[in-house]
Formats: sequence, structure tokens, C-alpha cells
Amino acid sequence: MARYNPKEIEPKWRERWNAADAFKTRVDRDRPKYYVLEMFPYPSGRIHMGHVRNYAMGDVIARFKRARGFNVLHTMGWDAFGLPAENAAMQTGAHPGEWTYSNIDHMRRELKQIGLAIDWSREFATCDLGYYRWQQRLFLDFWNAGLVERRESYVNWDPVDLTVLANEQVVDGRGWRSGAVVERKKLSQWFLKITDHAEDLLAALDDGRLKGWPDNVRLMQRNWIGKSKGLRMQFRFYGGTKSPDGAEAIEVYTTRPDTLFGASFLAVAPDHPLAAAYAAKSKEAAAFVEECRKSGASQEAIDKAEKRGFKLPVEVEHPFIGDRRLPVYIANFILMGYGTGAIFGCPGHDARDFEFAKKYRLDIIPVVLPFGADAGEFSVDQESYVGPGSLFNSDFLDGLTVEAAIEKAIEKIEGLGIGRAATQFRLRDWGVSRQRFWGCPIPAIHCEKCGVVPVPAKDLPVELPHVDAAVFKTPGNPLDRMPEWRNVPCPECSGAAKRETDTFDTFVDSSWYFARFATDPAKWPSGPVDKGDCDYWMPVDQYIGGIEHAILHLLYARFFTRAMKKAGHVSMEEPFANLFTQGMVTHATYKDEAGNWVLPDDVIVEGGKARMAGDGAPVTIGSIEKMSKSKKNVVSPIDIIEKYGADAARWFILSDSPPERDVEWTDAGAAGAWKLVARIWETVEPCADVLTSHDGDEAPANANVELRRATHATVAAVTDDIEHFRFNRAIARIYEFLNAFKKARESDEWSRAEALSALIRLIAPFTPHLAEECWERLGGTGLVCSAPWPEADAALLRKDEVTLPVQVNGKRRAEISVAADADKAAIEARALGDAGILRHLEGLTVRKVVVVPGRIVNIVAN
RNA sequence: GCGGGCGUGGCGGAACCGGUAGACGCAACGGACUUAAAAUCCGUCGGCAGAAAUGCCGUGGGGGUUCAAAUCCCCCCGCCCGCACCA
Repeated sequence: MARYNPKEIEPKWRERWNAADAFKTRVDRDRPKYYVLEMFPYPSGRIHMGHVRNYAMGDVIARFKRARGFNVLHTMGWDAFGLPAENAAMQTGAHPGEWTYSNIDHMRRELKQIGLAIDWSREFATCDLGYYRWQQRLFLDFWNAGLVERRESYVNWDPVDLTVLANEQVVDGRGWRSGAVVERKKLSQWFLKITDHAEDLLAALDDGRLKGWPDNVRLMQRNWIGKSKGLRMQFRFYGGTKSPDGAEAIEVYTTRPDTLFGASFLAVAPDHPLAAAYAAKSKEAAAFVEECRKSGASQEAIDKAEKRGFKLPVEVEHPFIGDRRLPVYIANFILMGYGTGAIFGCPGHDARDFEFAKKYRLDIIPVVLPFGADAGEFSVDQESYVGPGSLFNSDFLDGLTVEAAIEKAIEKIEGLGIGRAATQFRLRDWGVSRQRFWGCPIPAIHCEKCGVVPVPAKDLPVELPHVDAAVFKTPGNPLDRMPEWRNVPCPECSGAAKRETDTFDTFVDSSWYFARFATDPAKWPSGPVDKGDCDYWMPVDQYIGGIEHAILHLLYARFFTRAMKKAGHVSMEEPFANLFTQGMVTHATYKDEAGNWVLPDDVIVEGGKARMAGDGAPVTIGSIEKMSKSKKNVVSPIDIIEKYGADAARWFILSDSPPERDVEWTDAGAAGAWKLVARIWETVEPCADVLTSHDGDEAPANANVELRRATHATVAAVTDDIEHFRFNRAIARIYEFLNAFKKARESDEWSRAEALSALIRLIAPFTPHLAEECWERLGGTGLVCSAPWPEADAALLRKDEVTLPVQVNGKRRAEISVAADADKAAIEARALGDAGILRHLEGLTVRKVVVVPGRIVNIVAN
């Protein structure tokens, strides 16, 4: 018997699929469509196990849906702009474009070895001019639609590398590469007005439009959008005085206007205009503001930071209490970016205000009494009270609940004309400017006379200049240093002007790629997307990716889709109907005697102990962690494919754990998957052409009903499991069936042919190459990747007889066999007559018999 | 601190709406084949007691609801994830 050799067989079938154009997709209105999409990869150059898991899951769904008669769109492309290419240019002198495209070539070759059912004719990279030119067009359309704004904002500035850093690139207040202390710098930046859609982005999370999304992702987005309802109101300076900048009042935002009678101070953010106004006049104020700016870069600093304030030489009036004046502070814990950047402090009912008041010995006036508490005894000496209750010490609010008092207070303030009810979002507008080379140029021109002017659509694309790799040796954005690219005539006045040198955040690139995939490539030269094609394919029916994108990517894509709709490019507003977030691939970590991380490939593990493969030196086995280069606990998918084949790799990575959970890659598990592949081939090999001789005929009289039941039960179960993303369970069912098939080896050939025909089609989404080889061997028609999914015969799923457990007082004491349609009385009689049961009922009186047909019998006796 | 989730054999996990706990796989062990090993095949495999039949215990710990709890409720312990001074 020929041993199954994936090295020969797998490439053979990939060529056949290719030759048959098996996965090429066209609009076909006769079939229901199904768009399955995995988050596209960054072209780092090599695939890793996370890719294998992600794309294997998508591929199972794609192949399964194809077999079930859907017109399936399944594509691949490259999220190809971004910093690593520039880093590579700095380190190796390679041009970012050349580096990226050569990575793509290499990675595409690797990815193809997995055997994915993908329409490669739709492949593109976001750094293709043919893609990003249309992104510029979308931006202009958004600009026209009022969704683009230019605004000053603070950025993390690395003064050595002359670049803006993302928050995660700031480590302990220093640039991750240069180690220089990061400065906060105010820059004019481009913003997309995602907050314009905040209300709808939030509403869709709960109104059923995203019912196919996991609850935790919806929750994370809800918290991120962070809607709160409250009151914006003015506090007038005492006695009509004005601040140095001429203001007569401070506007604050609060969600607790009910606690106004407990107010004992006001505080403004260090970036607040009032703080700036006093800083200009007073050295002490300026020093305090400066100090606040310096601290607070890292998370740790915020955690530890003590609440501190600087008292300003002004007071404000309380709106309800004529003779109460409140001091005003600049405080380090107030955020300029939220609300109005100013608050009133009620120490009795806010933990932060309480801490602040304790430190500066401010009044703590309780105004909310917990239900059932005694007003005379209640105090807030130790901590603030933030729970529910009824108001006291609060004049016209006394006796009201917190909720009622909030409404009443807002009403009163609005009546006085010094404030309005207001909704506030935590979500900020999306800053899309990046001071980098390797990204999509923002199509704008700065003219001294005309200001900021969009590049006219006819002048698009703004192409990245072809530069020598050496320019990346100098810190900063090379675009800033290229006058021949930068200097252009103003489109409006034709005077001397300069191009915008910022490029887009790469999250922009990934915010519409799904709609580009849905557009027929023949139409790519004529627009960003084709509305008709998108109407057919969108939304994505199943989107699959890592949980790490739960907030930003998914929220941006949702916003972008709304923006594209507003600009008339598409009709849908939610891009992803169903979302699945898969877990990570983990592996044990190893360290040598010197404490250095060691690659699993260099380690031999036996009987729970590890040693170096080379010299046998002892190795410590560490914790199981996400595969990462830094801890060296990586296993190369390509090595595994070399060793066991792509099918075994796909099988194992889906078999061991539920898809949403982390999976631990173990060599034993991979070897086990290989055994399964060999076992299926060995099962099929002796049965050459059984499908040719038994295809489509009726079950003969001698058919093995038991095997047929197992076949059809397995088909039903596996179908249901794949439908619900329970790949690990589907695989367990296939193992179970294989065991049943083996036991039925004396069975008639017809039933065995039926079983094998079903088996091969069931494994096809998981191990597609093996399935084709088996299908051919069995004499199946055509390619198995185009064969219809097996159907379970309902008649064979019904059982005539069922086994029921019988309990006495909740403990299982026997099993009985009864007809499936037996009534309760008959079941009860059978149970009470069972010898084993009688033994347990000796000396007891039966009080009650619970019969759940098809499930269980429980006899209660004492 | 706030929000969410999880806890089942040596391990990954299964158990649908409260109804036979441990499917399936891995590891381990015993046996067959082999000069031997690997591979393969057959079998055992939660704990305790027992030769066995069988019995008792058992889903992080404690309590509760129920004829019946891994599943529902309350308290506690542990782990993981997200957010983090958002007024």
C-alpha cells in the first residue's frame, strides 16, 4: 500500500484547483451569496501560526458554504502601508516599496501552501497606487460631505527621530527607538468626524443590526463610545469679576446635577484656557501647569499621581445659594479632552473630589442619603457615597431620588438660562494624520493665500515619490525634504503652494478594503468601489479576526462605511453582519541554563523534562504563552507543512480548542493530526471506485442500518457544528464516525460507500487536499471542492428504541430500553419492573415518579 | 477601582433549554506484530474500597432552589481579558 505523501499530493491538487479556476467568483443572482472574510495580513514576509488558524477557519466556512450551494466570495490582500517598512529601510537600506512587495511575494507563496479556497484574482495591496488613489478620492468626498476637519491637537513628539509616536510607542515617557523624552507638541492635524456618527454607531450595537457580533466586542465598543447624559452649566465669577482673558463664567459638564448643593469647589484642566490665562500672569500658576504637562505620560504615572491643585485668585457664585462662593483650582486630574475641561466638585459623592477635598481641607457636604439611612447619623468622613438614595440638605431637591433630582436640577438651571442638558461622548474624532512616508498621501495643498485646499479630483492621484532608500537615514519624514514633490501651484490661485506631507493612518487603509474586494476587479480602474457589486456582496456575512481589533479597526470600518454611504458610494451602513474573534496560538516557553529563551525546535522534551537537542544541556520549561519572536516560542507553519503537510496543520489547529479560545500548539498534537490524515487514506485506499459502482442507487435490502444511522447522524452533527463555529466538536464527531466505520468493517459495500462518500465531503473543508485525493480514489464525480454537501436523511436520524437512565432519588441505578414513542405510563411501568431498580427500592415506598420521555426517569422513594 | 468572562481527569476539552459528568483527542499503561525500535493494531485509563459484582466520593470552596445542578441563585477563593481620574 502506498503511503500517503502530502509533499506530492498537496501541490498537485492546488494546481488542479488553479487550472479549473475553482474559486473564481462572479456575481450570480441565482444563488444566495456568502461573503467570508478574514482580517487581511500585514506583509511581514512570513506567515505564522496565528495566520494558519485565522485563515483555516475562514477556509472551512468558505468551502462549507460553497458545498451548501452558496456563491462564496473569499479573498486575500495585504495591509501593506506602515512603519515596519520604514524601519527596514533605516536598518537595511531597502526601499520601503521594494521591501514590502518582496515580502508580499514571499508571503503569498507561503500562504498558498495552506491550500485556501481563495479568489486570487481580487488580490491587492493597500500600497498599490490603484488602491490608494481611490482612498484619496474617498477623502475628498468625505471632505465635501463635511466629515473632514483640520484641528490642532497634542501629539507625542520624539525630538530625536523627529516623528510623532503612537501611544504604544511611548515607553515610560520615552520614545521606544530613540529613548528620548517624549514631548507633547501641538500640531495641526487632519480629523475624520467619527463623533458625528457616535449616536448611530452606539445605537446599532443594541438595536439588532449587530446581533451577529459577540457580546464582549459590542460591550467594548459601547464603553469606548462612552455616552453620558448630563448638564453643561455656567458658574459666574463672584460679583461680576472677569478672568484675565475676559471670561465672565466657567462652563462645566456634570452627570450629577443633583449634587449641586454639595458643591464645594470648581476645577479646570491644566490645558484649560482659564489656566493658560492665569499662567500668563503668574509664575506659580505657569509652573504648576508645566509640571502637570510633564507628568502623566505613562499609565503608571496616572495611577500613582496624587491629586493636586493650584488655587486661583477667583471665586464663583453658587447658582442656587446666594451667599455661597466656591474656590477655583487648576487640577491635575481634570481632562481637557472630556466635557468642557472643567468640573464642579462634590466631595461627598465623588471619590476623586473627595480625595481632593481631603487634601485641601474643603467642605464635604453630604446631599444624598442612602435609602433607609438616618440623616442625623449618616456621614461621609471615610469615603464618598456614590450609590442611590434620596436628596437632603438640598432645598428644593430634598426628598427626591437621585434620578428625579437630576431632572429637576436640569430643569431649574435651564430655567435660569445658565445651562442646558447635554449628551457627552468619550469617543473623540479620529486623527488620521501621520508624519510618515510609507502611507497614503493626504490629498491637500497648503497655500498662503487660499489656506488649505483639496487636491482637485482631476489631479489625483497624489503619488508617493520614488525615493532613494538613503533618505531614510535622516530622521523625520522624507516628504518634508523633497521640494520637487512638495512645491506645487495652488489649484485655486495658481500661486506657489506646498503639498501636505502627512500620510494617512493605516487604519484608514483597512476601513474600506472589504468593499474593494467585493468590487469586480474589472471595475477597479473606474472608482473606489462599485455600488452594484457591493449591493450584491455586502455586508460581509462572516468576518473573522483577532480580538485585538475589537475596538479601533472595527469601529473605524463601521464609521467609514457610514461615511461612504453618505458620500453615495454604497448603500449599506454596517459592513460586518457576523463577527467571530478567534483566540491566539500559544506554545510552551523554554530557557537554557543561562536564562536565554530557546526555540522549541532546539529542544527535546521527554517525560516532562526538556534538554537541548544538540548537547543535551538542561532546559527549563516555562509558562505557555502567545507565540512571539521575543520569547522564541514559535513554530514555523512552513516547517510543519514540510513535515506533516498543510492538511495536518489545518486539522490540528482547529481540533484541540474551541475557536474563540487560545490553542496550545504541541508537537504531539500535530503528529496526532498527521496520524489522522494517514488513517483516513488507509481507510479509503482499498475502496477504489466504490462511488462509481454505487453512486445514486437505492439502499439494498442488506444495507447495514447501524452504519447508515451513524453516517447520517454524523452528517447532521458536523453540519450543525460548522454552522456554529464549533470546529473542535465537528472534528470529534468525525473521529467518532471513523471509529464506528472501523467497527462496521464487515458491512455491505453499499453502506460503506455511502459512509465514505459522506466522510470525505465532511472532511473536505478541513483537509481539502486529502479529501480530493480520497474522492478521486473512490471514484467521485469532479472535484470534491465543488461537490454538494451531504444531506442527512431524517428517517435515519429517528430512533425506534431509546435507552433511558433510571434514577432512584437522583442517583442513576439502571438503564432501560423502551420504544421511542412509548408513553409515560409504559416507561414508568418498565422502570418500576426493572430488577436492578427493585433491588434499590427494597424497604422504600415510592412517593413520586418523574418521567421525561426521551431523557430520564427518576423515582422518588423513602 | 469599574466592566466582562472563566474555573470539569495527568493535559486540551465535551455535556444542546436543569435530565446517564468526563464524548473526542493527547499523554500514560498493558498486550499483539517485530531480532529490536519506530509505525500500526487490540485493550485499560476521574478518585477511594473491592478478586469481581458493586458501592461511596467527585465539575475551585461553602450554602441554597429542585424529583434532579457542571448548568439556576447567594457568599467566598483563584485566574484571564477590556477600560482606566471620562466628572
